[in-house]
Amino acid sequence: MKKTILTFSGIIFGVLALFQLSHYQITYSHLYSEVVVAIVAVVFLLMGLFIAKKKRQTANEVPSTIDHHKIENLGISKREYEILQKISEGLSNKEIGARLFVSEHTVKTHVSNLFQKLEVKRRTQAVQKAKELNIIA
Amino acid sequence: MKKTILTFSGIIFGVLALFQLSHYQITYSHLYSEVVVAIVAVVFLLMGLFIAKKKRQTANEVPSTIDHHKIENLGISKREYEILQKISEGLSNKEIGARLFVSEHTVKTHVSNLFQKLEVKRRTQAVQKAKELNIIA
DNA sequence: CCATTTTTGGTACTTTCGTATGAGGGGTAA
DNA sequence: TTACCCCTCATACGAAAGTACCAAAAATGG
Repeated sequence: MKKTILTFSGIIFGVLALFQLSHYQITYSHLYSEVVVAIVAVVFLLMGLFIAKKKRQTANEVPSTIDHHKIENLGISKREYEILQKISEGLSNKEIGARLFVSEHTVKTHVSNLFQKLEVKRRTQAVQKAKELNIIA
Repeated sequence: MKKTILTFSGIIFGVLALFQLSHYQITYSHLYSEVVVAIVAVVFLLMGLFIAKKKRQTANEVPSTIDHHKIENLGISKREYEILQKISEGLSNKEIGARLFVSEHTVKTHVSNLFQKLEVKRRTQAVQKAKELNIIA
Protein backbone atom coordinates (compact mmCIF):
# COMPACT_ATOMS: atom_id res chain seq x y z
CA MET A 1 0.00 0.00 0.00
CA LYS A 2 2.80 2.38 0.95
CA LYS A 3 4.49 1.38 -2.30
CA THR A 4 1.41 2.24 -4.33
CA ILE A 5 1.11 5.67 -2.75
CA LEU A 6 4.75 6.42 -3.40
CA THR A 7 4.49 5.20 -6.99
CA PHE A 8 1.48 7.31 -7.76
CA SER A 9 2.97 10.34 -6.06
CA GLY A 10 6.00 9.91 -8.26
CA ILE A 11 3.88 9.61 -11.36
CA ILE A 12 1.82 12.70 -10.53
CA PHE A 13 4.93 14.68 -9.80
CA GLY A 14 6.49 13.54 -13.06
CA VAL A 15 3.41 14.43 -15.03
CA LEU A 16 3.23 17.89 -13.50
CA ALA A 17 6.91 18.42 -14.26
CA LEU A 18 6.29 17.31 -17.81
CA PHE A 19 3.45 19.78 -18.20
CA GLN A 20 5.58 22.57 -16.84
CA LEU A 21 8.35 21.58 -19.21
CA SER A 22 6.01 21.45 -22.20
CA HIS A 23 4.58 24.81 -21.27
CA TYR A 24 8.00 26.35 -20.97
CA GLN A 25 9.28 24.77 -24.14
CA ILE A 26 6.30 25.61 -26.24
CA THR A 27 5.86 29.12 -24.93
CA TYR A 28 9.41 30.35 -24.93
CA SER A 29 11.07 28.30 -27.65
CA HIS A 30 9.72 26.57 -30.70
CA LEU A 31 12.61 24.31 -31.30
CA TYR A 32 11.44 21.02 -29.78
CA SER A 33 7.67 21.12 -29.91
CA GLU A 34 7.42 17.78 -31.71
CA VAL A 35 9.80 16.27 -29.21
CA VAL A 36 7.70 17.50 -26.33
CA VAL A 37 4.54 16.09 -27.88
CA ALA A 38 6.31 12.83 -28.55
CA ILE A 39 7.54 12.61 -24.95
CA VAL A 40 4.08 13.36 -23.62
CA ALA A 41 2.64 10.73 -25.96
CA VAL A 42 5.08 8.04 -24.87
CA VAL A 43 4.72 8.85 -21.18
CA PHE A 44 0.94 8.69 -21.29
CA LEU A 45 0.98 5.57 -23.42
CA LEU A 46 3.12 3.89 -20.78
CA MET A 47 0.87 5.26 -18.07
CA GLY A 48 -2.13 3.72 -19.80
CA LEU A 49 -0.39 0.36 -19.98
CA PHE A 50 0.69 0.64 -16.35
CA ILE A 51 -2.74 1.56 -15.07
CA ALA A 52 -4.36 -1.24 -17.04
CA LYS A 53 -1.90 -3.70 -15.58
CA LYS A 54 -2.49 -2.43 -12.05
CA LYS A 55 -6.21 -2.65 -12.52
CA ARG A 56 -6.04 -6.20 -13.80
CA GLN A 57 -3.81 -7.25 -10.92
CA THR A 58 -5.98 -5.73 -8.21
CA ALA A 59 -9.54 -5.87 -9.51
CA ASN A 60 -9.85 -9.02 -11.57
CA GLU A 61 -7.52 -11.50 -9.88
CA VAL A 62 -4.22 -13.00 -10.72
CA PRO A 63 -4.80 -15.15 -13.79
CA SER A 64 -3.22 -18.50 -13.09
CA THR A 65 -0.22 -17.94 -10.91
CA ILE A 66 0.87 -21.34 -9.76
CA ASP A 67 0.81 -21.70 -6.02
CA HIS A 68 4.05 -23.50 -5.30
CA HIS A 69 3.49 -23.09 -1.62
CA LYS A 70 0.32 -25.15 -1.80
CA ILE A 71 2.08 -27.88 -3.74
CA GLU A 72 4.55 -28.27 -0.91
CA ASN A 73 1.74 -28.07 1.58
CA LEU A 74 0.05 -31.08 0.07
CA GLY A 75 3.34 -32.96 0.12
CA ILE A 76 3.40 -33.38 -3.63
CA SER A 77 6.87 -34.34 -4.84
CA LYS A 78 8.59 -33.12 -8.01
CA ARG A 79 7.92 -36.30 -9.91
CA GLU A 80 4.32 -36.45 -8.81
CA TYR A 81 3.84 -32.89 -9.95
CA GLU A 82 5.33 -33.63 -13.34
CA ILE A 83 2.92 -36.49 -13.70
CA LEU A 84 0.03 -34.30 -12.62
CA GLN A 85 0.89 -31.93 -15.45
CA LYS A 86 1.01 -34.76 -17.96
CA ILE A 87 -2.35 -36.00 -16.74
CA SER A 88 -3.83 -32.57 -17.28
CA GLU A 89 -2.51 -32.69 -20.83
CA GLY A 90 -4.65 -35.75 -21.38
CA LEU A 91 -1.89 -38.34 -21.54
CA SER A 92 -2.36 -42.00 -20.56
CA ASN A 93 -0.17 -43.67 -17.98
CA LYS A 94 1.70 -45.45 -20.74
CA GLU A 95 2.35 -42.21 -22.60
CA ILE A 96 3.49 -40.49 -19.44
CA GLY A 97 5.89 -43.35 -18.77
CA ALA A 98 7.28 -43.05 -22.27
CA ARG A 99 7.76 -39.28 -21.94
CA LEU A 100 9.45 -39.51 -18.55
CA PHE A 101 11.42 -42.68 -19.40
CA VAL A 102 9.97 -44.80 -16.64
CA SER A 103 7.71 -47.83 -16.62
CA GLU A 104 3.95 -47.62 -16.57
CA HIS A 105 4.09 -49.30 -13.15
CA THR A 106 6.05 -46.39 -11.78
CA VAL A 107 3.61 -43.92 -13.21
CA LYS A 108 0.74 -45.80 -11.61
CA THR A 109 2.46 -45.70 -8.25
CA HIS A 110 2.97 -41.95 -8.52
CA VAL A 111 -0.57 -41.42 -9.72
CA SER A 112 -1.97 -43.41 -6.84
CA ASN A 113 0.05 -41.45 -4.28
CA LEU A 114 -0.89 -38.20 -5.98
CA PHE A 115 -4.59 -39.01 -5.79
CA GLN A 116 -4.33 -39.65 -2.08
CA LYS A 117 -2.66 -36.29 -1.55
CA LEU A 118 -5.25 -34.52 -3.67
CA GLU A 119 -8.02 -36.57 -2.07
CA VAL A 120 -9.49 -37.65 -5.40
CA LYS A 121 -10.41 -40.93 -7.03
CA ARG A 122 -10.03 -40.22 -10.73
CA ARG A 123 -7.65 -38.33 -12.98
CA THR A 124 -10.38 -36.04 -14.23
CA GLN A 125 -11.08 -35.10 -10.63
CA ALA A 126 -7.38 -34.59 -10.06
CA VAL A 127 -7.20 -32.14 -12.95
CA GLN A 128 -10.26 -30.26 -11.76
CA LYS A 129 -9.04 -30.04 -8.17
CA ALA A 130 -5.52 -29.07 -9.20
CA LYS A 131 -6.90 -26.19 -11.22
CA GLU A 132 -9.12 -25.15 -8.35
CA LEU A 133 -6.11 -25.11 -6.06
CA ASN A 134 -4.12 -23.13 -8.63
CA ILE A 135 -1.35 -25.67 -8.69
CA ILE A 136 -1.52 -26.22 -12.44
CA ALA A 137 -2.25 -23.86 -15.35
CA MET B 1 -8.33 -10.30 -38.51
CA LYS B 2 -9.79 -7.82 -40.97
CA LYS B 3 -11.28 -5.97 -38.02
CA THR B 4 -7.92 -5.73 -36.26
CA ILE B 5 -6.23 -4.34 -39.36
CA LEU B 6 -8.95 -1.72 -39.83
CA THR B 7 -8.80 -0.73 -36.18
CA PHE B 8 -5.07 -0.28 -36.17
CA SER B 9 -5.12 1.57 -39.48
CA GLY B 10 -7.62 3.93 -37.94
CA ILE B 11 -5.47 4.40 -34.87
CA ILE B 12 -2.33 5.09 -36.89
CA PHE B 13 -4.18 7.53 -39.11
CA GLY B 14 -5.61 9.28 -36.08
CA VAL B 15 -2.23 9.56 -34.45
CA LEU B 16 -0.65 10.99 -37.59
CA ALA B 17 -3.47 13.51 -37.88
CA LEU B 18 -2.95 14.45 -34.25
CA PHE B 19 0.73 15.01 -34.83
CA GLN B 20 0.02 17.16 -37.83
CA LEU B 21 -2.48 19.13 -35.82
CA SER B 22 -0.09 19.60 -32.93
CA HIS B 23 2.63 20.66 -35.32
CA TYR B 24 0.38 23.20 -36.98
CA GLN B 25 -1.01 24.53 -33.72
CA ILE B 26 2.31 24.87 -32.02
CA THR B 27 4.17 26.28 -34.98
CA TYR B 28 1.70 28.81 -36.23
CA SER B 29 -0.30 29.78 -33.19
CA HIS B 30 0.52 29.77 -29.53
CA LEU B 31 -2.95 29.96 -28.23
CA TYR B 32 -3.77 26.33 -27.51
CA SER B 33 -0.47 24.66 -26.85
CA GLU B 34 -1.55 23.28 -23.48
CA VAL B 35 -4.76 22.04 -25.04
CA VAL B 36 -2.83 20.20 -27.72
CA VAL B 37 -0.58 18.58 -25.16
CA ALA B 38 -3.57 17.64 -23.06
CA ILE B 39 -5.32 16.06 -26.05
CA VAL B 40 -2.23 14.13 -26.94
CA ALA B 41 -1.93 12.98 -23.36
CA VAL B 42 -5.52 11.78 -23.13
CA VAL B 43 -5.41 10.07 -26.51
CA PHE B 44 -2.26 8.18 -25.69
CA LEU B 45 -3.49 7.28 -22.25
CA LEU B 46 -6.58 5.74 -23.83
CA MET B 47 -4.40 4.03 -26.41
CA GLY B 48 -2.34 2.51 -23.64
CA LEU B 49 -5.47 1.22 -21.94
CA PHE B 50 -6.81 -0.10 -25.23
CA ILE B 51 -3.62 -1.87 -26.17
CA ALA B 52 -3.35 -3.42 -22.73
CA LYS B 53 -6.90 -4.69 -23.02
CA LYS B 54 -6.28 -6.11 -26.48
CA LYS B 55 -3.13 -7.79 -25.30
CA ARG B 56 -4.91 -9.39 -22.37
CA GLN B 57 -7.71 -10.62 -24.59
CA THR B 58 -5.43 -12.14 -27.21
CA ALA B 59 -2.44 -13.31 -25.22
CA ASN B 60 -3.93 -14.51 -21.98
CA GLU B 61 -7.34 -15.69 -23.10
CA VAL B 62 -10.85 -14.46 -23.45
CA PRO B 63 -12.39 -14.70 -19.99
CA SER B 64 -14.47 -17.79 -20.59
CA THR B 65 -17.22 -17.02 -23.04
CA ILE B 66 -18.71 -20.27 -24.19
CA ASP B 67 -18.73 -20.64 -27.95
CA HIS B 68 -22.16 -22.10 -28.66
CA HIS B 69 -21.57 -21.75 -32.35
CA LYS B 70 -18.61 -24.11 -32.19
CA ILE B 71 -20.64 -26.66 -30.27
CA GLU B 72 -23.14 -26.77 -33.10
CA ASN B 73 -20.35 -26.83 -35.60
CA LEU B 74 -18.95 -29.99 -34.11
CA GLY B 75 -22.39 -31.56 -34.16
CA ILE B 76 -22.46 -32.03 -30.40
CA SER B 77 -25.99 -32.68 -29.18
CA LYS B 78 -27.59 -31.35 -26.00
CA ARG B 79 -27.22 -34.57 -24.12
CA GLU B 80 -23.65 -35.04 -25.23
CA TYR B 81 -22.84 -31.55 -24.07
CA GLU B 82 -24.39 -32.18 -20.67
CA ILE B 83 -22.24 -35.25 -20.33
CA LEU B 84 -19.17 -33.32 -21.42
CA GLN B 85 -19.79 -30.91 -18.56
CA LYS B 86 -20.16 -33.74 -16.08
CA ILE B 87 -16.93 -35.29 -17.33
CA SER B 88 -15.13 -32.01 -16.77
CA GLU B 89 -16.44 -32.06 -13.22
CA GLY B 90 -14.60 -35.30 -12.70
CA LEU B 91 -17.57 -37.64 -12.57
CA SER B 92 -17.46 -41.30 -13.57
CA ASN B 93 -19.84 -42.74 -16.14
CA LYS B 94 -21.83 -44.37 -13.38
CA GLU B 95 -22.14 -41.09 -11.47
CA ILE B 96 -23.16 -39.24 -14.62
CA GLY B 97 -25.80 -41.85 -15.30
CA ALA B 98 -27.17 -41.43 -11.78
CA ARG B 99 -27.31 -37.64 -12.09
CA LEU B 100 -29.02 -37.70 -15.48
CA PHE B 101 -31.28 -40.63 -14.63
CA VAL B 102 -30.04 -42.87 -17.42
CA SER B 103 -28.08 -46.10 -17.43
CA GLU B 104 -24.32 -46.24 -17.51
CA HIS B 105 -24.64 -47.87 -20.93
CA THR B 106 -26.33 -44.80 -22.31
CA VAL B 107 -23.66 -42.57 -20.86
CA LYS B 108 -21.00 -44.71 -22.49
CA THR B 109 -22.68 -44.40 -25.86
CA HIS B 110 -22.85 -40.62 -25.56
CA VAL B 111 -19.28 -40.45 -24.37
CA SER B 112 -18.07 -42.52 -27.28
CA ASN B 113 -19.90 -40.37 -29.82
CA LEU B 114 -18.67 -37.24 -28.09
CA PHE B 115 -15.06 -38.39 -28.30
CA GLN B 116 -15.39 -38.97 -32.03
CA LYS B 117 -16.72 -35.46 -32.52
CA LEU B 118 -13.98 -33.96 -30.39
CA GLU B 119 -11.42 -36.25 -32.01
CA VAL B 120 -10.03 -37.48 -28.70
CA LYS B 121 -9.40 -40.85 -27.11
CA ARG B 122 -9.70 -40.15 -23.39
CA ARG B 123 -11.89 -38.07 -21.11
CA THR B 124 -8.94 -36.04 -19.88
CA GLN B 125 -8.17 -35.15 -23.47
CA ALA B 126 -11.81 -34.28 -24.02
CA VAL B 127 -11.75 -31.84 -21.12
CA GLN B 128 -8.52 -30.27 -22.30
CA LYS B 129 -9.74 -29.89 -25.88
CA ALA B 130 -13.14 -28.60 -24.83
CA LYS B 131 -11.51 -25.88 -22.78
CA GLU B 132 -9.20 -25.04 -25.65
CA LEU B 133 -12.20 -24.69 -27.93
CA ASN B 134 -14.00 -22.57 -25.34
CA ILE B 135 -17.00 -24.83 -25.30
CA ILE B 136 -16.85 -25.43 -21.55
CA ALA B 137 -15.91 -23.17 -18.65
C1' DC C 1 27.17 -42.20 8.23
C1' DC C 2 22.30 -42.73 9.28
C1' DA C 3 17.42 -41.73 8.75
C1' DT C 4 14.10 -40.27 5.68
C1' DT C 5 12.09 -39.31 1.49
C1' DT C 6 11.87 -39.97 -3.32
C1' DT C 7 11.91 -42.60 -7.20
C1' DT C 8 11.72 -46.66 -9.36
C1' DG C 9 9.72 -51.24 -10.40
C1' DG C 10 7.02 -55.29 -9.78
C1' DT C 11 2.67 -58.73 -9.09
C1' DA C 12 -2.06 -59.34 -8.64
C1' DC C 13 -6.54 -57.91 -8.63
C1' DT C 14 -10.75 -54.90 -9.23
C1' DT C 15 -12.86 -51.22 -11.38
C1' DT C 16 -13.63 -48.05 -14.86
C1' DC C 17 -13.34 -46.70 -19.55
C1' DG C 18 -13.92 -47.06 -24.38
C1' DT C 19 -15.44 -49.41 -28.76
C1' DA C 20 -18.28 -52.22 -31.70
C1' DT C 21 -22.66 -53.49 -32.75
C1' DG C 22 -27.49 -53.85 -32.62
C1' DA C 23 -32.03 -52.30 -31.58
C1' DG C 24 -36.29 -49.77 -30.30
C1' DG C 25 -38.85 -45.32 -29.67
C1' DG C 26 -39.52 -40.37 -30.60
C1' DG C 27 -39.24 -36.17 -33.09
C1' DT C 28 -38.65 -33.61 -37.45
C1' DA C 29 -38.16 -32.21 -42.08
C1' DA C 30 -38.44 -33.44 -46.96
C1' DT D 1 -44.56 -41.70 -45.06
C1' DT D 2 -39.81 -42.16 -45.29
C1' DA D 3 -35.32 -40.75 -44.03
C1' DC D 4 -32.64 -38.97 -40.49
C1' DC D 5 -31.04 -37.72 -36.09
C1' DC D 6 -31.34 -38.10 -31.08
C1' DC D 7 -31.85 -40.64 -26.95
C1' DT D 8 -32.20 -44.77 -24.82
C1' DC D 9 -30.44 -49.48 -23.46
C1' DA D 10 -28.01 -53.69 -23.94
C1' DT D 11 -24.12 -57.33 -24.62
C1' DA D 12 -19.47 -58.34 -25.14
C1' DC D 13 -14.79 -57.51 -25.37
C1' DG D 14 -10.33 -55.31 -24.82
C1' DA D 15 -7.81 -51.59 -22.92
C1' DA D 16 -6.81 -48.38 -19.38
C1' DA D 17 -6.96 -46.99 -14.78
C1' DG D 18 -6.63 -47.60 -9.99
C1' DT D 19 -5.49 -50.13 -5.44
C1' DA D 20 -2.86 -52.96 -2.28
C1' DC D 21 1.31 -54.59 -1.01
C1' DC D 22 6.02 -55.17 -1.52
C1' DA D 23 10.95 -54.05 -2.33
C1' DA D 24 15.18 -51.83 -3.53
C1' DA D 25 18.14 -48.17 -5.49
C1' DA D 26 19.00 -43.14 -5.24
C1' DA D 27 18.87 -38.70 -3.46
C1' DT D 28 18.53 -35.67 0.55
C1' DG D 29 19.13 -33.71 5.05
C1' DG D 30 21.09 -33.92 9.59
